[in-house]
Amino acid sequence: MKADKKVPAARVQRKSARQAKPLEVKFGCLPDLVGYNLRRAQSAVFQHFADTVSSHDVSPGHFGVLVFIEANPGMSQTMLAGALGVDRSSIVPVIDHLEHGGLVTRQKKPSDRRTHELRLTAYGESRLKALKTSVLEHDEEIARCLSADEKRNLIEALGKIMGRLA
Amino acid sequence: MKADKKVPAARVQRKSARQAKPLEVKFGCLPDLVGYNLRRAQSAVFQHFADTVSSHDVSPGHFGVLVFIEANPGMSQTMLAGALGVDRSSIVPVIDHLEHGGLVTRQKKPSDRRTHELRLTAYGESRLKALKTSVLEHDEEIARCLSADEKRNLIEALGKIMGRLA
DNA sequence: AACTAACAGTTAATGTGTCCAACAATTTGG
DNA sequence: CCAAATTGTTGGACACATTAACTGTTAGTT
Repeated sequence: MKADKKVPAARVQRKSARQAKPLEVKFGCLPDLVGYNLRRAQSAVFQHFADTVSSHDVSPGHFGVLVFIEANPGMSQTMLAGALGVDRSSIVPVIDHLEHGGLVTRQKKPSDRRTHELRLTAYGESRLKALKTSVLEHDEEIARCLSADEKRNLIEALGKIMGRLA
Repeated sequence: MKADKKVPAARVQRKSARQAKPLEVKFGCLPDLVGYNLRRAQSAVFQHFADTVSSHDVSPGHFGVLVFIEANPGMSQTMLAGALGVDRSSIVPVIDHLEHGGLVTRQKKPSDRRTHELRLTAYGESRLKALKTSVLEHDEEIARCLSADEKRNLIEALGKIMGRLA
């Protein structure tokens, strides 16, 4: 088994961040850069996720993994890593955590005993269902200031960018 | 002083990431979420920055700090932290690094000897100028698949999101 | 069949970024 | 004039991602 990791609670990033008054700060060329705005927006969204969804011990990454496993039952860890664009080894502790929490099972594939088939448990499925509601609400909340068109365009533009660099 | 940190080269994130073939993976509800797309796009852009700009020992964060200091000469570290939305203590090693590299100076403010006034050195200014060229090129590159309108709308939408959550 | 190469998962070490709590020096306010 | 607040700093903790190496397992070659 593994040492317990003391339930990390998916804390992600703190909100308080002792900081000075906004004051009048000039931002130079930063606001014109796609990368800068992307970084700030992502950080803010991350933050909002942590403040709303993460109460149930789930990080954005965990959520993504759960959705992937649900959508691709029996997928291997390497496949999962590929889908997420991270290294194989980064997946291990994540699955450890989810398995430990009773949401996911690792199961040796009979036809190839090297690979582990990942599946949601019944508990994992019901958990994910509730989680989806929460995440969806969070996601609608962060995009509340956008019209349906703007939101669609935003997702499309982001898709183009990452498709281009993939 | 500080231990040298052995020139971290702002490496950020590796590109190789041993991963399986893309295969046919279903993405579930993920592609419909603003948060997910934001995360992936940001990661891709980060990656591109690392591959192109970071050759000169500068991370996106470092660049942002330099621009802020240039745009607000004499600003304090706490102010900088506030502008960046991070904790005061997170700024210290960044300034350490930049100061050590001869780009930035810390200077005790005469009227309040608690605070450090941050300024670019002459070298820092010329360095930043070159850096800006590189970053601008990088930023245009990642948005090359977007029309001018799309790019503007993207930045605007991101601004709305982070403004809303600020 | 035996050997080698490739592959899945895991571990350990390392780097980086972030936070929080606590501290010294300094300023401010009652 | 002393208590409270503020600035920068340090140290400890944790999340997250990478690389390199190691163990099984499978597949391909001779």
